[in-house]
Amino acid sequence: MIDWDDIRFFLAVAQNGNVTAAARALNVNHSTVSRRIAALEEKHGVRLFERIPSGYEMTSAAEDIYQLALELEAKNQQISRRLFGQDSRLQGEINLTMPHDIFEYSLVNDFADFKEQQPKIQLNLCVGQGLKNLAAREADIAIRLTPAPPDYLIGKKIAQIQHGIYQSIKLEKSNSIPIIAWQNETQVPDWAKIHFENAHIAIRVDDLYAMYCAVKAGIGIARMPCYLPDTIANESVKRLPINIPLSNWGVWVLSHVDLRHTRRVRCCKDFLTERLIHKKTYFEGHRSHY
Amino acid sequence: MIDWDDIRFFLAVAQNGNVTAAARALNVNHSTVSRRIAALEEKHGVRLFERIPSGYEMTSAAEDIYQLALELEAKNQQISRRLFGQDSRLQGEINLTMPHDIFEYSLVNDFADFKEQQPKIQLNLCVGQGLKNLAAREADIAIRLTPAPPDYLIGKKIAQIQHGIYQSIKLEKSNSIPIIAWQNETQVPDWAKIHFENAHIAIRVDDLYAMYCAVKAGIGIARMPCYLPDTIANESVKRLPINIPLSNWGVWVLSHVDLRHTRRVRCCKDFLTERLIHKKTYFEGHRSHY
DNA sequence: AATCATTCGTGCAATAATGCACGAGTGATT
DNA sequence: AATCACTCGTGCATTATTGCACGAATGATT
Repeated sequence: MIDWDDIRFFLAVAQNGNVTAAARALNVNHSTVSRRIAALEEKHGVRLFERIPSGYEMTSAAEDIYQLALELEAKNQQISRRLFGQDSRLQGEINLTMPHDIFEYSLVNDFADFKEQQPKIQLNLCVGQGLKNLAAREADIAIRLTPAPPDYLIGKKIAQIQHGIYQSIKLEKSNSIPIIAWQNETQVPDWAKIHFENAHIAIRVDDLYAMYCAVKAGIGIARMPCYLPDTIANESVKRLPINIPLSNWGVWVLSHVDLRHTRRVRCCKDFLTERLIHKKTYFEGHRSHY
Repeated sequence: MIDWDDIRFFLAVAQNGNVTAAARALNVNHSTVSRRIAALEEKHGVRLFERIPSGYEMTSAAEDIYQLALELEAKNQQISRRLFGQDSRLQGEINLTMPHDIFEYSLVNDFADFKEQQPKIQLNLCVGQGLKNLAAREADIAIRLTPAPPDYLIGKKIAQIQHGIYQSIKLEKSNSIPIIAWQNETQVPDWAKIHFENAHIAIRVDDLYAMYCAVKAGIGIARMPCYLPDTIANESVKRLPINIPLSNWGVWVLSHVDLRHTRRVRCCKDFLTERLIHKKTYFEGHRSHY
């Protein structure tokens, strides 16, 4: 019988296109990957990858089993979640993910409290770009800004997000208003067109806190969720008295259904939910300085 | 990430009920199984088995993932078959299964020929009781006596099986005819009731060759597929001139769909099919001695 | 009650897998 | 053409896993 774990190596190489990157993803040395793939091919008398100078390329035999390997991975993840779902200890690791600004400007101190309450729970925080896959256990609990989370994630909606248009007192008047936009906004966004006759994009950013900094530096005005500027509450950054309809995005504290009984996850999730509810007014834009 | 191979150990213990038997099934030492289960439990903080004096008993946590583990096993088997399906070498192992009497009294010499033709192909023959699971790769090619094989097995129907009623010349006349029956026949079988007024079960057997031996020894008469007594062609065992309708069972040479392109499997299967077709008249009862 | 056949856990030695460090090959850049 | 950055394979030392042999515990049989 084939070692079931071999398919994990196979998938990593197939998805990363080379042994080195696969090894990094698997957290092992590249030679281990190289040797296990070679052994797998040997054992089955099938060539799975063509060794090209730039890396490994799937053969037709590999293509043939690739889809199945993905299904296998999904099943393994499911089992992993279910097992974790049975863990009733108030100790061990929890992987958390959230937008970094929420951590840095809203929750840091709360985390200090939690650490004191539950010293045996090891929190791993991931605030990197991109959403973590909770089904793959890349994270156990997520704080997400989203209109509606997928079915397999459960949790509480803390608040509906209110946006505002913010500006620094440093910003000088001019006939064309400089806008701070998002990377994916190719032209002047709608909110600017509606409220300003003349507007142009001054800079594009890919991060909310970067946007805030740009506003504060007087580079331009921006539409931001109120919670960030209002929490920081820097006197030079003011919200303009322009009404923006309530967003349909909410702040959610989420985890996978399969983890609903995992005690430490429950504990941490409840804690986060409670603390965020205290900050509800910030998310709803009731703390703005005009 | 959990070692996917751990679930293989989990399943073996769950299905065998104790570490020792699981180890035998996995072809490893019992201490390996014991330690891997312990490590799996440790890693996930979940108790999977209760250690009772007679072995290991699944906890509710184990029950929870058992079904998923089975699905995982099925996926692994599927991948294993697909990989094997890509093997185009005329060397390596082939696992064969068939009723032992077919091997011993019909095909032995043909196997000698095959071995000569393909010395690099290693045949593993399994003639034990019970059907092997071709989906689980317990066997690659099967010769089966069956009315209709399942969809996922493909192959050729060699012949339709003809049965006859056989008797030894040694058997003495009496007013009640002694019948040799199968284990699962609780009362005198239909064929006997139809053709004989007075019949009783003299002995029950669970194997065709055993049935033949019983007939030869004069213990009674029996309904057997013609191929066995006719191939052996012992003068003391005669077929009675009683017509029995053609059975709807056939002789099939089968393998899993996924192995249809595996060269050595194809080669061996074709060989077996050809040789069995030569013996078609035996299966159809045209070689009987009355 | 004593023996026997099971089960399983554990220390120790043999075996297998892994990481590390190096060198070779390829392609892009200077 | 030379350098750099990136691939990968391989020998060797280290580490992890496994098998073996033993003893303890339980339950059945004598």
